[in-house]
Amino acid sequence: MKKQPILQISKQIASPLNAIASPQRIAILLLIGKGEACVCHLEASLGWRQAYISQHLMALRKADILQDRREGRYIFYSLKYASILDLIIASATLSGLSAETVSTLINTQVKLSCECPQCAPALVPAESL
Amino acid sequence: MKKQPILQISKQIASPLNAIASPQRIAILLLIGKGEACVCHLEASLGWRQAYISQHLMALRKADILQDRREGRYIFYSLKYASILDLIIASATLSGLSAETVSTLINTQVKLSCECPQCAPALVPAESL
DNA sequence: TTGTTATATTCGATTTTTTGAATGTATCGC
DNA sequence: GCGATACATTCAAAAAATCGAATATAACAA
Repeated sequence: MKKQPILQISKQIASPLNAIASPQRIAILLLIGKGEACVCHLEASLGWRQAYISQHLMALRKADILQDRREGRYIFYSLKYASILDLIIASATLSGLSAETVSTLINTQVKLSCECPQCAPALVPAESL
Repeated sequence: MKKQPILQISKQIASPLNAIASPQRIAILLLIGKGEACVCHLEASLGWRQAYISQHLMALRKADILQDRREGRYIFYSLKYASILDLIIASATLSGLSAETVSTLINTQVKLSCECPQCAPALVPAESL
């Protein structure tokens, strides 16, 4: 067991935090929550350009925070480890938000197919458009 | 209760993470751990320039992560909330480190006066230098 | 095969963060 | 008061992250 310099270990510890510590990526992670989301769902929910979202997804995938699953033309993203949400909740609490406030922001729908207008327009009543 | 845009809340959630998510600042936080440390102790332990350390301490203070206490010429820093260590441990676990490995890195000395060569040279046997 | 949709990737420009150098301030001892 | 020590702050250059535009790929449908 070799003794590593503290800075090197700290760098390793920091790497998941670095990937998560961005408002945009936290918004994405909250939307995915305990369930799954395809890119078009994120696009519809967040109102950002698709390429922009993909860039953040790529960063989170590289950091081993997200995993993806292809289903036809859609790719569904989900958190690789549930503890990631705990980490976000911990930071939210430090920032002064109540645990309940954060809870309401976290998607809890598990394994439902995407409900965004593009993926499942039938689920949206036509008159609501 | 006004509904805030998700990105704005995410920004707030991200802010403690942003302050912590740096190898240098994680090294500092681990050194402080459950105890206290003065700047010169950090200086001696990390081998960095004093001004550089102060800059990181300032960032952590502004982010409400650290608190300071003056004692004569020395200023002792400590974590403002114990949960900050849990957050670091969570990220360490995500990065593949075992909880034990991280535990050995965290200072657990509570409220001891600083033991760095400058603050308390008498505590260090002369022959060990 | 061709077109369309869903998503990924590359490339630069802009903005932000990091980090070193220099300097400022507070406390102590004399 | 003066000098020394412990720490903080400012500033600017270098490094890195952000984000938009353009382009690429993969799957499906016709």
